[in-house]
Amino acid sequence: MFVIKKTEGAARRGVLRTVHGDIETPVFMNVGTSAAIKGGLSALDLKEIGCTVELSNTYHLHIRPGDDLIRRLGGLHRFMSWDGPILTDSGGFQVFSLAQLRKITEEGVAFSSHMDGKRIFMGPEESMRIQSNLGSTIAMAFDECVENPAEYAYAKMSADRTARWLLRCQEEMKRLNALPTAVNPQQLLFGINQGCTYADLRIEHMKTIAEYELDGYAIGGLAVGEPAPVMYEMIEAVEPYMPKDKPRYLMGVGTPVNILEGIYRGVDFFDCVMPSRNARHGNLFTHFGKINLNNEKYAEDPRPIDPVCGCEACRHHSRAYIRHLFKAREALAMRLCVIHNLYFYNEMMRDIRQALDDGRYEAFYREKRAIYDARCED
RNA sequence: GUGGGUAUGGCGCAGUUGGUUAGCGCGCCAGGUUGUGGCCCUGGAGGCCGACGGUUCGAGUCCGUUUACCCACC
Repeated sequence: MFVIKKTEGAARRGVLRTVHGDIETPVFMNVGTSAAIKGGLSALDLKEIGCTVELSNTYHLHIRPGDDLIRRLGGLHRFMSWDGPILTDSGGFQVFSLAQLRKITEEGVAFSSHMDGKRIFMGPEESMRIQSNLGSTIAMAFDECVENPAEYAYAKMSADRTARWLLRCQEEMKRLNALPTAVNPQQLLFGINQGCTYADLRIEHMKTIAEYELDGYAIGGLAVGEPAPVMYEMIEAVEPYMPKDKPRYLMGVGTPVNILEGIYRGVDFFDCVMPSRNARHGNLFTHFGKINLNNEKYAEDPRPIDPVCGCEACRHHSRAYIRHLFKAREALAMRLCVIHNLYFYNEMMRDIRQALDDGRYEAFYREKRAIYDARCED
C-alpha cells in the first residue's frame, strides 16, 4: 500500500508499505545487480550506508547462479542476507544492452548470453517466473527498452507490444503468487512506460497501462543518450497520466541533479549505477560538487573526500590515502569510494525527504541543483 | 680474456633496401560513464634514438672507436 504524506507542487513525500518493511519516498535504490554491490560491499554495509532498498537483476541472476538455485536456498533475501525490500529488474534492459544475436517476437526474446553465448529465451512469463523464484519485494514487468534515437513507427510498434507483454506479466504474476510454494506471495508488480522520446506515444502508452491496476508505474527507456531536457520533457508529458495513488519509478536515473529534477516532476523511486560505477573510477560526489580522486592535486591532500560527510571513508581516511590506494590498485580504494558515493546518495535522499516534510523542497531543489553536478572548486 | 648479443619517452618494445613532424603497449596527466563486467571510450604531456667521430644531399638505420649491460666458452 502506497500512502502519500505530503505534496509540494508535483513533488511527493510518501511511504510504500511492503512485507519487507516500509519504503520512505522519494527513495534511491542501491544497485546490486548480481546480489552484491560492486566494489566489495555486503548487505551489512548497505545498512551502514543508509540504504533502504536493494536492487538486483533478473537476467544476471538467471544466468548465474540460477534462480532455481536461489529458490532452493530460500529466496534472494536469505541468499544475500538482506532483509529489507528488494526490487528486481526484469531483464528487459539487459536483453537489449548486453545480449547478442537477439531475435524479438511477440512471444519474447531469443538471445545469446553475454557470458558464454548460450541460447536463452525470455518473455513475460519467463521473467515473472524467475523473479518469483527470487522472491523479490517488487518485480518489474518485462519490457523492450528501445535504443535512442528510434524511428517513430518502431517506437510505436514496440510500445504496443510492451503493453501486451505487461498484461501477460500481470496474469503470470497473479498465478505465481497464488501458488502455495511462492517464495513471496505478496510480490508486487510495477509496469513500465515506453515510447522513446515521442510524447504522444508515451502518453498513449501510459493511459493504456494505467488501467491495469498495477502496484506501481515506472518510466523506462530514458537516460539512454537523449539530452537531459528531453528526458524532463518526457516525464512532464506522462506524469499527468500516471495514477496519483501509486509509486512512480524513473528507471536508471541518474545524477544527483537528475534526481532533484525527477522529484520536482513527481517521481518517487530512482536507481542508478552512476554512484557505484563512478566511485570505482575515483569520481566522487560531495556536498561541494564532484571530485576526481585520481587528479594529481589530491596526492597530498589530508582532507577527507567530503568534510561534512559521515561515511566510513570520510570519518577515517584522507583523499591522499585513498588516491594512493587507487594508484596501487588496492580493492579497498573502490570499496571506500563506493561506500562514500552511496552514502552521499542516501543522505541526499534523506535531506530531500526532510525538505518535503518541512515544505521547503522548492528552495532545496534550487540551491542544490546548482552544486551537485558541478565540479568541486578547491 | 675470447666469441656473440643488446642499447630508441618512466618501464617493455617496433622502426622496411638510409628519405618528411620516430611509432606502439603499459604507466603518467585530464575528460567521459545513467534499469552495472572492475571492462571500456576520448583527448594530452613526455624522446637531440648510449657516447664520440666518419661516409652521405640526407643516418635511429651504414662504418670505426668507446662505454654499459646480457649470454656462452676459457
